[in-house]
Amino acid sequence: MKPRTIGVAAREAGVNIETIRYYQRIGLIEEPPKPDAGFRLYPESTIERIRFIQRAKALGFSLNETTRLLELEDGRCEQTRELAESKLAVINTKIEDLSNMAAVLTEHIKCCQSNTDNQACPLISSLSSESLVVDDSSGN
Amino acid sequence: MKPRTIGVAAREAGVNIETIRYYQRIGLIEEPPKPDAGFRLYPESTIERIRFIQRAKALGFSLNETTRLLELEDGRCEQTRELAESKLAVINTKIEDLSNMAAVLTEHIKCCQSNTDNQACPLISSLSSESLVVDDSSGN
DNA sequence: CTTGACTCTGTACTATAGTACGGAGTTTAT
DNA sequence: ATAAACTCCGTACTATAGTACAGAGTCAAG
Repeated sequence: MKPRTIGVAAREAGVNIETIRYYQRIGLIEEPPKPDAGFRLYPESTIERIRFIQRAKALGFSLNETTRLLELEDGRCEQTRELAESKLAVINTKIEDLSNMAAVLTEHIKCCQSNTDNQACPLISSLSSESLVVDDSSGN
Repeated sequence: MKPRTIGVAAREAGVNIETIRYYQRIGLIEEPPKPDAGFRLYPESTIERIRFIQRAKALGFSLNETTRLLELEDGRCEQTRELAESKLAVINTKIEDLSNMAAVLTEHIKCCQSNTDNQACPLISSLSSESLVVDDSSGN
C-alpha cells in the first residue's frame, strides 16, 4: 500500500488535486498536518467526505448547503435537530419532484415501446405546483 | 388583467428580468416577437418553462442538462426515447441517494426526540456506494 | 403633455466552483 | 546520484449562471 498523498487521494475520490486544495481553502475539509518528514497524508474519512460532497452537489446542494449537511455528521442533537428537520423537508420535496419526473418519463418510454407513436412528454407540468425548494443555496 | 410584459412575467415566474433575458440569449426560452406597437408579451407557457428550469436546477441539473430535458417536452419518440431512458436512470439514482439521506435524517430526529442523547448522524455513509450521477453537466 | 414607471439593447460586473500554472522543494526508481 | 514524478504555495485564469447598469425609447395616468 502506497501512502495516500494528495495525488492518490484525488484519484481515489475522483476529483482533481486542485479541488482538494480548494475545499481545504474554504474549510470544507481539513488539511492534514504536515509531517516532519515527507508529504501530507490523507485519511480514508477525507476521501469519503469528498465523495459525499460530489454526490450532494449532483443532488442540487451548493457547497454552503453541503457544509451544513456535514455539520449534522458529527453534530449533537441539541444543535442539529432543527437543521435536520429543515433539511429533511427540502430533501422530501426533491424526492417528490424527481418522482413526478420519473413517472412522466416512464410513461413516455412505455408509449414509445407500444408504438402509439408520437407521444409527447409533459415533463414541465410534472413539476407544476408550488415549490419550496427553488434555490436558496446560502445553506440555511 | 394587465398584459404580461417582461416585468410581470419575471414576477410571476419568481426570477428577475435579467434572468429571463439571459435564458433568451442562451436559447433556453424563446423571445416573443416584438409587436408593431408596444412591448413584447410573454405567454403562460414561458412562465411554466422558467419555473421548470428553476426546479430542475434545484434538483442538480445544469442549464445544459435542463435543455435536454426540455427537448423531451415536445420531442417525438424516435429521437427522444434513448434520452428519456438515460435521464430516467439519472433521476432514479438521485431518488435513491435522497431517500438514503432522508432515512438517516429521520432516524437522527427520532433519536433526538427519544432523548437517547448525543446521537451522531451518519449522513456521509448514507451515500457510500458507487455513483453514476456525479456531475457530467454537459447534458448528454 | 409631461412625469414616472417600464422596456429595450448592449456591455460590464459578480459569485460560485473550480483549473491551471510557475517555481521551489521532496521522493523514489534506476 | 540524478532524473522523473510528485508535493507545496501562491497567484491567475476559466466556466456557469446570473446581475447591474447606462442610455434611449415607450407607455399610461393625472
